[in-house]
Amino acid sequence: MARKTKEDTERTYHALLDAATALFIRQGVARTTLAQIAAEAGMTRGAVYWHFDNKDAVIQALWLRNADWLHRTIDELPDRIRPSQPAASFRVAVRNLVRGVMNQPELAQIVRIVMHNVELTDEQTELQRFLAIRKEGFYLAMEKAFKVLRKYNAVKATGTPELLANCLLSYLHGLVHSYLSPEVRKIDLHKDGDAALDYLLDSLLIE
Amino acid sequence: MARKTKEDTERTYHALLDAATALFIRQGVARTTLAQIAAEAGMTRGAVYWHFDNKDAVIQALWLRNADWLHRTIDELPDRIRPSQPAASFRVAVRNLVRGVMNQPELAQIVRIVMHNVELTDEQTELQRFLAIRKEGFYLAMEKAFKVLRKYNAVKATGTPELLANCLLSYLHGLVHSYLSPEVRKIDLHKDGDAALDYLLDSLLIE
DNA sequence: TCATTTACATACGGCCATGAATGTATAATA
DNA sequence: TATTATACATTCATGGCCGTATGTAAATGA
Repeated sequence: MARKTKEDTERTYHALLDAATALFIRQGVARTTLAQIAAEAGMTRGAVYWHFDNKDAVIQALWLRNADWLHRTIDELPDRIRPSQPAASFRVAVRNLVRGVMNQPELAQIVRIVMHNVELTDEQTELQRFLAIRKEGFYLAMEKAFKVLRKYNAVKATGTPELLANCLLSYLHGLVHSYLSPEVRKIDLHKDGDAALDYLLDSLLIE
Repeated sequence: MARKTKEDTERTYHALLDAATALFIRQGVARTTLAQIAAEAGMTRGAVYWHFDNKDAVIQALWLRNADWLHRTIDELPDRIRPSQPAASFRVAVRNLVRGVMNQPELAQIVRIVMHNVELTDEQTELQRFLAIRKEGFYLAMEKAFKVLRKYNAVKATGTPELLANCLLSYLHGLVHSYLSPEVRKIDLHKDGDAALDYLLDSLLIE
């Protein structure tokens, strides 16, 4: 095959990731073959194996390509808390977090794939370890946020920052999981996202 | 092979399901083969194919065998609301729901498998349709519960019963998802379950 | 007691996915 | 401009898993 220019190569790389995304969402990870990914992108398996080691590496690459904003935004969460209005500013930051997932289709897709199409098992695969490390960052940032909030006396609820972080992250997980699910009965976060978040945050925060 | 007595057959049936459960949790559904399930139960693939059509049918059978209590308990949720103390009685019922998942290992295992090891895709498989139908029952029961609560003026939050049901179910999903996950950073519902539930219920209910 | 059904074990065929090996035309590079 | 590295396509070998077909011994039922 003819060698491509660097830009062509990059186009191929992204086309493969886009093709994988569509197939993963349509028919799942397990039922998607590398040949299908290649074909969907107008390539052959040779291209896939050139850019990625295996199927899990495709998912890793997808996360690295599309989830950057999510990591940055969650990491910045503690810094977004204003001493003047800690609870209100944190509430806004959390809302923005959810809105970001809704309004950035590529982010929403990889989040959906990781939530709905990657198995969690006792014997961890390399992909699971990769994702677990990233998720650990979410917990740490959220825990730190609640420590900051408590410092500003903005926390109404009793309970350690670790527990509060766990609860809020679980709620966020559940809401986004439902919103991104292919099922009929799911939350419309566009309409009800803010109200849904307030239900929990009202109990956790003061003001 | 020698024919077994009816009791032996039933033992084999359950042994296969138990073996499948262990393997699904250990190494995931996709990476588990029917031969492995058979071997784990001390059988061969012949036994598996005698009792089940395929791998997805094993999961269906697991749900039917172990999730009965869950369905009954959620279906009864609206009836557990006492007119005298609607909010408090509902709170107790939800707590019992979570406790049931924690204290019944077989139930916890199938819930974990369905949450962590069954893919959700746009093109639904028969298993997905099977599970979607059951989940629909959860939504209906929870929605009805909030309608009853509202009738008794026990709902503090604005929002339709459908939204409130969605929020509570999302929260429950998130909490149980975390609790049953193999990850390091997870909620200990034994210790913090009641408090975690109260965080949301305090905003939703009066009293 | 005998025919039949049951509950598997075993054997078979076939396909398909994987991963590596190889081929190759063309950018990049010196 | 000659060389080399690149970006794939193609081919190959292998294995593994599935579904089915067949074998079979014992339990069941009449």
